[in-house]
Parts: sequence; C-alpha cells; structure tokens
Amino acid sequence: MKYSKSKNKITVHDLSQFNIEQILDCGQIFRYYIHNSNVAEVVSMDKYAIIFSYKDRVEIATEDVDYFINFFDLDRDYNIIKQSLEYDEFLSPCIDFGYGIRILNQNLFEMIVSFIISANNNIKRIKNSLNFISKKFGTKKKINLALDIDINQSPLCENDDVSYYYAFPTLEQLKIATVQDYIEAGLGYRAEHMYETIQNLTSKKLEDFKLLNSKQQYEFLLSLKGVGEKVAHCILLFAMHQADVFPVDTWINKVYNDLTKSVVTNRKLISKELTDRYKELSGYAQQYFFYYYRSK
DNA sequence: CACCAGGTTAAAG
DNA sequence: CTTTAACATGGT
Repeated sequence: MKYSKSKNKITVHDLSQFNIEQILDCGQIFRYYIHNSNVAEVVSMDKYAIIFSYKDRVEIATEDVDYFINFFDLDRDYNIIKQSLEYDEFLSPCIDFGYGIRILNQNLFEMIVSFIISANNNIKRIKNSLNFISKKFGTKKKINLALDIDINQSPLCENDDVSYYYAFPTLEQLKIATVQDYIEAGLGYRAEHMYETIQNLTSKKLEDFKLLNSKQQYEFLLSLKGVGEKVAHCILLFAMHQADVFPVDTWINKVYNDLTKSVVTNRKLISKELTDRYKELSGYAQQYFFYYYRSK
C-alpha cells in the first residue's frame, strides 16, 4: 500500500484501504481513543501514536515510525484481499461497509491479557479494565511530540504541564498483581484465571512460542487459564497474523444463524464451517462480518 | 429491573 | 466427545 515516512510521521496516501475508525472499532484492539472523526490515539505496548485524518491522507505521528508501519500492517495490500472475498454474497456488503479495515500486528503478551478479559464481557468494560491495569502497573511515559490539540479527555493519557500515557505492563510488572488487584480492575470472575495465567507465564515461554508451529501455538494457548477456543483464535489472529482461524463470539454466532437461517449454538461447529468456507482468509472475513453487524 | 457482553470452566450426560 | 450450569459486573 502507498505510504511515506519521515522522522516522526507516517503518511498514508491510499485511503481506499485505510480508515482509522474502522481499524480501531472492529474489536481487535482496546487501548485507543477516538476524539473525533479527525483525531485518534493508540497505545500498543510501550508505544504511542496519534493519528490525524484528512480528505486526501492520514498522518500517523509517533516516535517509532517503523513500529507502527508494522503495527498497521502497511506493507500488505488489502485491496487484493478484498477482491478475493468480494465474490461471497454474505461478505460483499460487509467489505463495502468496512473497506478500510486492516488487521493489526499486536504484541503477544498484550493480546493474551486483553482477550482473557474479553471473555463474556463488553467492549467498554474491557477498555476500562485494560486502562486501569496499565495505569496501575504500566510505565508512565512522556509524549515527545509537538501536539497542537488538547488530549485531556483521553483515558490513555494524563496531563500536567506536559502529556503522558501509560504503557501496557510487561509480564514482569504484572507478576506483582494480586487477585484483588484484578477484581479492582473490574475483571470479575476472570480475576483468578488472569492471576494463574500470569503466574504460569515466563518470558522464555513467550519467546519460545514464536518457534512453535501453528497447531502447537494453538495448543499452548488453550493450556492457559481463561483461554478457550475463541480467545485462542483471537490471539493467533491479532498477535501472529494467523488468518486461517475464525473466532466465534456471540455476534458471529448471531450472524451465522441470520445468514443460514438456523439456530445453532455449537460455536466449534460454526467456526469449522466458516473456516472451511473462507480458508486462509478466514480471519479477514471474520473482521468484516464483526464490524458490519456490530455497527447496526 | 432484566438482559447482554468479542466465553471458559468443571461437572455431567 | 458433546452439553450444561455457574460465573462477576458494568453497560444499556
């Protein structure tokens, strides 16, 4: 895709396959804030970006340009992916609606924590919990960018004379969190799952994970407390860009029954059937469906 | 106030 | 192997 970069800025020129609101609102990320149709903020691990949308371009201001080029998956052509899926009568209107969606390349540890919290939860509360945890256990970092807008209302940031944001905590930083901390963060019954998984994880396991094949990665994720099939699929898709999986949540369950005029509740079966249908592009198809149906 | 939310777990069939 | 009840809690 067409983009250019300078020291602290990426400029995206091809708006036919980049829409920041669609990218952020399609349920793959929780640490972001959309100020208005022109300005949005993102925090990924210890990195911060503020995004400005104009008529003819999008500007991503950040101190780490190369990190966000990979994060926003800018070297992939999504128009080719969309063309490959447009034949599908179910999907076609969803692609037209979410034309600017891209699947982000996010951090493995952040995805594990985020999607354990996501289980049987709503997006607003997931955001609140993750921001709470980041504020309590993450590193407070200064924004070294010339911002000519007011970001006071952002839940990611804090302002005195200058502006700060809270990085997502590292595994080491979260090791000291107690079950009570997670309950205060609003995790509810997920608090014990989170505690157990954090205590069992090591940085070596996270490193070695990347050497496993996809089936082994899936099995490892399922061995973590609070990670079932749907959450494991989300982690593979959003952290490893493994697109031949189809996470089935309540929305996708509804979509499936709507499209096939059935009343199935077996999500394992739905996932298998949809993966057979969309194959190595399943993850992309899933995002187009999710965004379209949740927006209505 | 009842129902829902990007489901998982452990127990039972 | 598949089905089911229980699970905390803020959002709507």
